[in-house]
Amino acid sequence: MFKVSRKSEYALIAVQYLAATYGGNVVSVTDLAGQCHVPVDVLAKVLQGLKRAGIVRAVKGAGGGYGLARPLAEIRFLDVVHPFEDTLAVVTCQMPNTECERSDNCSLRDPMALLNAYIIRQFEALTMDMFVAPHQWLASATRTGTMVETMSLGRRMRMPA
Amino acid sequence: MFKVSRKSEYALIAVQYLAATYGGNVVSVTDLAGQCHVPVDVLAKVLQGLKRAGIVRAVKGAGGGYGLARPLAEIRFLDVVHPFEDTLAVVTCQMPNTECERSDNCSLRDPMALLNAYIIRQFEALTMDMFVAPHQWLASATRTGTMVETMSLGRRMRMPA
DNA sequence: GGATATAGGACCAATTTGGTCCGATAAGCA
DNA sequence: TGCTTATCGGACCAAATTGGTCCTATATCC
Repeated sequence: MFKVSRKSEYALIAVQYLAATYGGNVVSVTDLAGQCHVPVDVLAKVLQGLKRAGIVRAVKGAGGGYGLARPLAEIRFLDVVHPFEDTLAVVTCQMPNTECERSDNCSLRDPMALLNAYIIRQFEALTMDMFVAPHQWLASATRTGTMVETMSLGRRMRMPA
Repeated sequence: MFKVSRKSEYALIAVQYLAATYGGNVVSVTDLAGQCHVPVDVLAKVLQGLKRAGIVRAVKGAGGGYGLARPLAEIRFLDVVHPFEDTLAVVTCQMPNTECERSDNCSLRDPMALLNAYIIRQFEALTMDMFVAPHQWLASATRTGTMVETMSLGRRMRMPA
């Protein structure tokens, strides 16, 4: 189901490993690939994508490499993933320029759009710094209960077995 | 990105179209396929899956067909989609029986699990009856603000351009 | 027994995906 | 000025996934 592309995963890993390099020295793709256990050529493409997205900075030439363009706390999950996903739609009817045979009176389209926007909003709210010490914010999140109450619309569900 | 499989989409559509048949008569696959504009053979498979999941009931023989096994309000979004998705993991490292080279001290794994569980929880909270009159619960949801406040952990983000 | 349906396996074509390779460009350094 | 180290980015390929078709068995009604 609905898995993020592998390049996106690599991007997440790379950003994580690059965390130390914000403001400091840069790391070459070869070195980084060794640390991350990610194929070099693929990682190269991924980093190019991240650079175009303004998430990492690149230094060409000898002694060059990649480094974070800003601190982890200012990098959103969505930003990291976005360059490598061709669509942000959970269902086809939410993709741009898409018409289906039921498009006129389709009762699915609107709630789908809502669900879609909702998930994206999640991806925006999640920043990469939450990934370094997950246990802390996990604790705070479950304590405050912000994670549980969502689309349920305030009414409890009666569910069958 | 991370789209639901087409069979899942068909399942959502089918359930929606079958809404009238709960407790009432059943509809043959051929008829339903005509209404939904979905290829017959595919819809047949989809309905079989939904039947195994206990969402629809099947009546064999002449005059038979499919009908909802319970009212829309008791059918969760997740239930409809689940039979057609081979994994519920957003990233590979969340799939069962998966080991990666960084599995020992991977700082991504835990928050990923969290994000994963979170999305699934969304899919559980969303029931199919919300799809019939989306504007109503959309209004109530946005009014109460339950949809906006989520993983943000209570602190506001300082975002770059 | 014949007609109408579901049940479900086998199979195929097409797209998507993950990955490799190779040349171009740019920067540092002797 | 060359040589080396890097990013840049297009072209290309093989494998897996996907969306879809077909064919046969089984159950039920008339």
